[in-house]
Parts: sequence; structure tokens; C-alpha cells
Amino acid sequence: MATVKDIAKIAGVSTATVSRALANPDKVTASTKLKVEKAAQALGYSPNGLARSLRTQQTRTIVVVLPDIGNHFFTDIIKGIELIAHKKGYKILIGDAQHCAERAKKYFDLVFSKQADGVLSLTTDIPLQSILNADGSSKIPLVMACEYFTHSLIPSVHIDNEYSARLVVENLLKMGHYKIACISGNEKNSISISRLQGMQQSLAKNRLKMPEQYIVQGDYSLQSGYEAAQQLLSLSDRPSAIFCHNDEMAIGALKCAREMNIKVPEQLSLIGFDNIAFSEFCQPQLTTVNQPRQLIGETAIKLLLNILSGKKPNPEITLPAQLISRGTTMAPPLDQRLLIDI
Amino acid sequence: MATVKDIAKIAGVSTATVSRALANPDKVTASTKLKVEKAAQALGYSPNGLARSLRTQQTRTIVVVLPDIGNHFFTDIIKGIELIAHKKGYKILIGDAQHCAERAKKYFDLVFSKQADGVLSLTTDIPLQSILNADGSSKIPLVMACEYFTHSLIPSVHIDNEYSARLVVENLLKMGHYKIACISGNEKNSISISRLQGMQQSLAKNRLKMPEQYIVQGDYSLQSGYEAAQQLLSLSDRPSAIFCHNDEMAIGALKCAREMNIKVPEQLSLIGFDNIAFSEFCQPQLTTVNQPRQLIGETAIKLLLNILSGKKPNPEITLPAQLISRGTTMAPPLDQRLLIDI
DNA sequence: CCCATTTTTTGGGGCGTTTGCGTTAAAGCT
DNA sequence: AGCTTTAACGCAAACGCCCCAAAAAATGGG
Repeated sequence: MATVKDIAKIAGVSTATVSRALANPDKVTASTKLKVEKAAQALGYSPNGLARSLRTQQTRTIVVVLPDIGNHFFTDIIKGIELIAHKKGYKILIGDAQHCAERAKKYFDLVFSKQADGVLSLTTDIPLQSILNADGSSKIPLVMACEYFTHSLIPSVHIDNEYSARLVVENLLKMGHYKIACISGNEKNSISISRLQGMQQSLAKNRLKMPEQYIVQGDYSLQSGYEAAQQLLSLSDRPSAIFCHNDEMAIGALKCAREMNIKVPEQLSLIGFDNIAFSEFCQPQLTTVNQPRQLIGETAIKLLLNILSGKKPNPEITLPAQLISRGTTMAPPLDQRLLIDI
Repeated sequence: MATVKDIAKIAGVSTATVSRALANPDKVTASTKLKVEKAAQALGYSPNGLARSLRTQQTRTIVVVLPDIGNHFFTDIIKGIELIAHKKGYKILIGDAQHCAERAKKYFDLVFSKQADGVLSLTTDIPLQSILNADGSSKIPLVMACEYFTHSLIPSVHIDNEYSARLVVENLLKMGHYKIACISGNEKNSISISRLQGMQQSLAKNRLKMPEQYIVQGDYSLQSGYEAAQQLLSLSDRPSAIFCHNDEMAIGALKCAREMNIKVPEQLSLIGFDNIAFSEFCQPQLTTVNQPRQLIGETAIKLLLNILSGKKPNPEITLPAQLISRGTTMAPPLDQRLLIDI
């Protein structure tokens, strides 16, 4: 493999000049630039990124850690991240943590071992103890997107999950639903907690309360939505509406309702979250909450790049989300309708 | 950031000893090992991966290049890859090429710039000219999975697409279908070409032929399947069965049929490919072809690791696929049935 | 106790690049 | 022409690690 030294020999200049000719062409005479370029071309030169990074102390690489590469929701976020990163001359590498902090650690370690400049985490399954300082700030350049830790100083970009959940519940209440259930994510998951809180706030404001058996935990997968729905729809006093904390689980619930001969939306309203592509391709089309995914990605990477360039930016950015009403919601049957006008 | 030199100073030994104490603990006295470890601990030492890789000439990192991170099909393949890679002490980094050879080049360049040891490509959208030698072999350690180039020496792991397509068509023929259409991928895509050939072979064997207007090209997305189906189902002599070259397009086609009031499977049979999770959650459940995804991933990474360790392994590995009959296929209406018994 | 052998440790070079500093040559000015 | 300013280039020092060859220390046998 050719090195600057080889080029220097052929071009008849020093390695320093080669380096400059390649990196700062304006710091060098046109003729030497040409000589160097020709020699580099002839040798098929490709700079050694390791040596360069070792010398410059930066890699221009950032790692995006995903909880699960199988989750569709992240696609557009990554598109947004790549768009900006590419513009700024940064490379994006994706790491799939598979919901496991230990696996995530491998990717975080890339910055400790100087192979990446920072981390953009889309998951909370991360090795916090090895990343956080005593004061709750991060030892490494780190930004979170979608997810967040409530008691830490890690910058984060996300939607207002509480507000979005209130939006959903108020929409259902207005239609006359009052038996509203929910299929949530993991109980320790900040997103799910916020959405649950939002639901409960809205219900409380209308002097309603979600009974405990109306809250079933899933893991954001199709199958878990299906199973959770089985549980909910087998209750003696079954809900007239289910708010699922992501679209996959809603689609799983939809299948369950179909198999139990419960008509959606006539007998059961279903709301998802995320507005993934499939939500428009199921039958009926899924009512859901849209997140500005690409924008989340763009904002998060900008935040991280700012941190890398030494700025102390806004630690928390909240982006707007919208309810998208489609075919899985309507007013409940008359006998299950809330009569108090709200 | 602490270095071996710092540790050496504190532990009162040389840097060479530190290095060996950390890497080959058995080549060093127990007492010095302890001293070194204690010092490393105290300093919060984390080895500099760049310097190490620069010196050892290997990174133990391999890059997986994806055509599109939004495509569900790759999830389990990556799981398989990670499983084996992790076992062998290799890191996996994922690059999303977004169907663009130029973007893919960035990831291939990682090995030219010594930041990765090899590439496992799941896409054919790659910068071939900068990778291939004159004889068709690869300049870098490279293995392809699922996809392949027909006229190159790049090792590849995939199913027998031709055979699988024959399986599909024969299944349809047996049911009595003879008006069989197809929604393919890109015309230059090796997979689609093979599947198309398999279809045509099976049809030819039964003295049938697919008319040109029965072949519509999609791009593996839900939307493209929907649009392609619109085209096919608007034909005056519309097909009684459509073989879609992936599940997403089949699900798109399903939606189209539903909107055109064409009953699936009574009036139209639909077969997908890949057996993604969603295929069991649509209505009716999708008949499809299963690929042993995790096994493909495992096999491909093993192949690549073999190459990295200097072996010249089998350049082509074909894995089995199976037809999974579900709810979107049945015999066509009597008036459209093939009467010759086959 | 000494010499031979084995085990453990050390010094220092080198991986390939960038870059601060010094040198030289060219250009600009009076 | 003689001076200064500026531009172009070269030298050599890092960056942090690993590992060879060689030295030092420990071990063992006579």
C-alpha cells in the first residue's frame, strides 16, 4: 500500500509537501500540486485514516446506537442524521445494541478508544455508569434522540410525549370513548412513562381513571401487541379504545381483534404511534401520531456536531407531533358512549 | 487521556511490559501484572484503538453495507452476522448506502483507509470499478450476501432464487393459475433477474409464457407494490395471480386489490418473498417464500472471517428456501383455471 | 559458587500521517 | 541594487501502541 513517503519519492518533494498538496492545495504551488497528484494517482494512493486520526486526534466519525435495527421507526431518523453528517464531512456508523446495554457498550467504547468522535443514541439501554460523570453529565460527546433520561444532563431531542398522549386521549374522549386502555412499552422506558402520564392527566381532567387491568405492557413488537390485545379484549369489561405506544403493537392488536371478530373501528378504536409506512397499508388504515422523524435526526446530529465543536448547546429540544386520524378510530357504540359532553 | 507510558511510569516498568501485561498476562510475572492492572485502573486507562490498529495492521472491525436500512428483510441477517462476529472478537458497523453506490463507497473506503478489515455487502449498489481487479476478483476482503454479481469472483451467500421462483410458479400452476404476473425489483438487480428467469422456466416447461405487460418493475417498497398492482389489475386481461419479489410490494398490492374490490385470494392470488414479520399480520396472511435469514448472515460472516485469516474459501454458497402457504393463495375462479392437468 | 539456561524486562524503532518551526527562494518595495 | 515581506518547502517531532532484539534477572545443575 502506497504511503505519503512513496509519493514524496516519486514527486521529488518531502512528505510534508505531499500532505499539504493533498489537504491544502492552496498552500502549494500549482506545479507541485500537479506532480503530487499525479504520483498519488499512479500509486493508487489512499490515505491511512488510522494514522491521520491518530495525528489529528479526530476521526470525523460518529456512531449511532440503535435499540433494534428491526424497528422501522428509526429509518427516517437515520436518513436525517446522514444528510447533515454527510454535509459536514462526518461519517455515520450504525450500531445495533439489540436492547442490551452490554452490546451498546461496544459502540460507546469506540469513542473511548478514539475510533469515533461521539455517540448519538436512540436507545436508553446504554452503560450509563461508565459514561456518566458524578454530576450527571457525559464523559463523551453524546446526544440522545427520541429517548431521554429524566435526571441527567445528557442533551436530547424528542417530541413532547406527554402532550401527544393527551392529544390522543382527548381525541378519543371527544368521540365519546371513556373505556380507554393502553398497550405500553417497557415500564422503565421514559417514552412509555411520559405517554402513560399524559393519558392519565387527560383522563383525570375529565374525572376518569384508567383501571389497572387496562394497562398492558408490550415490547414494541407486532407479536407483543397481539398478545397484549388478547389480554385486553378478553376482559369482562373490555375497553372501547386502545392506545398502543407504537404502530407495530397496534397492528398486532388489529390482527387480534380481527381474529376475535371484534370490528375495528365500529366496536373497537385503535390508535398507534410513530406513523410508520405500514400504518397506511393495513386494513383499516391506522390512526396514529406522526413524529417529525427526519427532523429529529437532523436536529440531534446538529446538536452533537455543535458539542464536538466546543459549544455548550441547548440541552433539550422538543419537536412537535401531530395526530393523524385514519380508519381505526370512530365513536364507540351508543351503549358505551360517554354522555357527559366535554 | 492516559497512555501506556503513564501506566509504565506509575507501575515502575517499561511500556513494553505494560503492553504485554495487558495483552498476554501469562507472559509476565503475577506481581508486575498486578501492578500494571492497578495503575491502569487508577488512571481509567482505555487503550487507543487507532494506535493499536496502526501498529497491528488490523482493526477487527467489519462493515456491513445495507442498500436501505428501512428494509425489514435485513434485520435477522444482521443478527446472524453479529452473533458470529461477536464470538470471534470482531466489531460490526453498519452502513446505510441508501441505494446509492457513491454512499456505499464511503463505507468501502473504510477498508482502503485501514479503518475496517473487510466488507460484507448486502447490496449490489457498490462502486465496483474501484473495488474489482482486472480479473474480476476483489481488491479488498469482501463477501456478498443475498445479492451477487453473476460475472465476478466475489464470494457470495444466497438462496437459489431461480429455484425458489420455480417453486412459486409450480405451486400456482398446480392450483390452476396460468395468468401469472409479477412485480419485480430493478431490472439490473441480480435477484430479480434470477427470479424472473425461474418463473419463465417453469412457465415454459408447461408451454406457457408471461406476456410483457405482466411484468412490472417496482423498487421493493410498499408504495411501488401498490402502484405496480394498479397497473396490473387495470389490464383488460388481468392476471389471476401475482408473484411479488418481496413482501413489502405484496402488501402494497394487497391494499390495491382491496381498494379495487378484488377479493384476495378468491379473485386474485398473491405471493410475496422473504417472510418478513408483517407478512403474518396482514389480512389475509401472506403466502411467501422464507429465506433462512439468520443462517445467511452467519454463513456470510464466517466466509469473510475465513478470507481475513488467509483462506481461500468456497466462493459461492447456496442455502435452501421454502414456500410458506398462507391466506393469499388459492385456486383461481373456474373460468380462469388451467384445464390441462400438470 | 559459577556457568548455562530459561524467564522476565527493557530500549527503541516504526506504523503513516500532520504540523510547528526554520530555511530558502521569490517577489515587492524604496 | 539592497532591503524586507511573503510564499513554498523541508525537517523532524509527535500521536499511542506493539514487538524485535537484546539485556537483565532468576533459576537450576554441577
